[in-house]
Amino acid sequence: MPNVVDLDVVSNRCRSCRFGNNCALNIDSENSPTDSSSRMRLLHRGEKLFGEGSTADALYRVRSGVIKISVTDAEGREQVTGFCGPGDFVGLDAVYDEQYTNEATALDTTCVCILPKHILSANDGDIPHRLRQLIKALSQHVHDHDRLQLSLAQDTAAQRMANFLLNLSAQREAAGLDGDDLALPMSRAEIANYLALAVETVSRMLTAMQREGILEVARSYVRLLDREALISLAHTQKSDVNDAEDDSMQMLSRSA
Amino acid sequence: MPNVVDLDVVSNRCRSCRFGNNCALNIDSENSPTDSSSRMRLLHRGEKLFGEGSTADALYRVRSGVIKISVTDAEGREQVTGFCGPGDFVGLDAVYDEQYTNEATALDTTCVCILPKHILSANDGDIPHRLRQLIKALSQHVHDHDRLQLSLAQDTAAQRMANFLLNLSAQREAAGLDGDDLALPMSRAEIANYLALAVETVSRMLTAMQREGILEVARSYVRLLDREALISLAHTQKSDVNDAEDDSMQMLSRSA
DNA sequence: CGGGAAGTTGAAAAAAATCAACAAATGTGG
DNA sequence: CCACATTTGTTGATTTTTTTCAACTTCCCG
Repeated sequence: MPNVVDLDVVSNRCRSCRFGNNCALNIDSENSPTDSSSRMRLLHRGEKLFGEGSTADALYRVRSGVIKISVTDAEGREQVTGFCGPGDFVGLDAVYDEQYTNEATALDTTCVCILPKHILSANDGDIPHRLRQLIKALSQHVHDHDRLQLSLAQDTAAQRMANFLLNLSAQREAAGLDGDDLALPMSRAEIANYLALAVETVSRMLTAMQREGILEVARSYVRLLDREALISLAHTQKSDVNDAEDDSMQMLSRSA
Repeated sequence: MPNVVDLDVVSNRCRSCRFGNNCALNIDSENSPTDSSSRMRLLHRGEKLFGEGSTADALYRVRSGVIKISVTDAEGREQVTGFCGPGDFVGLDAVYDEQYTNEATALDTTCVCILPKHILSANDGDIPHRLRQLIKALSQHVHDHDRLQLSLAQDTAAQRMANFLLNLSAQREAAGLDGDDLALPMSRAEIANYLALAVETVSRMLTAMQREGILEVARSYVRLLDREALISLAHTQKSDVNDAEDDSMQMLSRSA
């Protein structure tokens, strides 16, 4: 749960805000609408502040109530990544690509202050290009982390391992290298820690995948032999009842 | 694992960089040192790029090699939060308070480009105060998320639940409310999803804590009766062999 | 009221952790 | 350069936490 930082609401009614009057984003002094409606929004239980993919033209700060933040993956799995209460910012990660990559839903009657993005700088030119890139990268990082949280929370050991390898592979390809040849410069213990698994489990998963002919493991080196199988493994949901031809993949898939 | 975004290195040798010459942070055109040593750093296996708490005056981008990012909690538990390869930024979250809240270690021979913070804006005044606050909030958010990852990866169900309640409590106190009276506006399913547990487990943990006299649960309302016990529960490590007087807390603590 | 969702509780199952022993690799010093 | 020691990784057996399944209760909301 995000902490409260020393920013404050940007409403004309900052004076009445429980967070005090020392709002760094206070725009009382500027030429802005005087009605509070354009500065605040009241949400009722279940109402969405914004949904995945909707255009992000503002940031929000919770004044009262609670907002649930969640992401949904391609398979439709939902992951709650945070509960934002009074003082917390919502939509920070949206700076990334002008679109929200997550969803914000009010859990009870909630009042949020609206911070239109354009007020962050008087005019666009005020933000140095580099800084803009930095914010984008930070925002992207938050987004990536949310996806990781979903994977760690809902994937099986085999899925996590598969995803890990596929990510490494994608990264290598992005760098213009052969995505089927992976170096694993980190120890098994580090992989295990990262994936929230025991060292032994990581070892077993690699062995099992090798047994299945999906990859060739040699200590700190892995060669992908069957990318399709690995991808399919990564998508094999917990609930997928296996009607596999052979039951040789007992270890890799949760079965019935 | 963070993706590659369309920023690029800021070295005088950008021309030789595999990421191409379209570096948004390219400062070749500016008055800057001509030696590449001040723009890059070579790390050997095991060498730290920076450690927790060290002053953050730069960002880095990995050119080659792999950097492990990890955080350590008060109990000394380490959590690997990412492996950064070519193209990934390192130290983004440090903008938060001028200090790195995590540790970056080279996993093999690694070359990083150095982006001194001061080059992000020609002069400090270029960054609007509000924008600065925004970056700080984003950065804080990343930091909080890393801590959450550690808790989810290493804490037991009981610990996660205890931490969850303590965080809610702290948040209420930060808002000037009574920290012992907690409203739980979210459903059990949402709590379970957030904590990466099954609904039934959440229910059982709450029941168990109530049985122990730690709290009083009433559907969407919880009252903390014994904060100390809750804190102690949150810190009871998996490995802590319980020499508890009574073994009434079987469910709450992993025991021997 | 009544019906459906949300929450609780118990029993059984399963994924993954832990324990334990071994094998392979790395690195050190003779 | 080889033996030895230490670390790292693998494999199997067992245990444990947590999940899953199932039944039941309570609470809302129409």
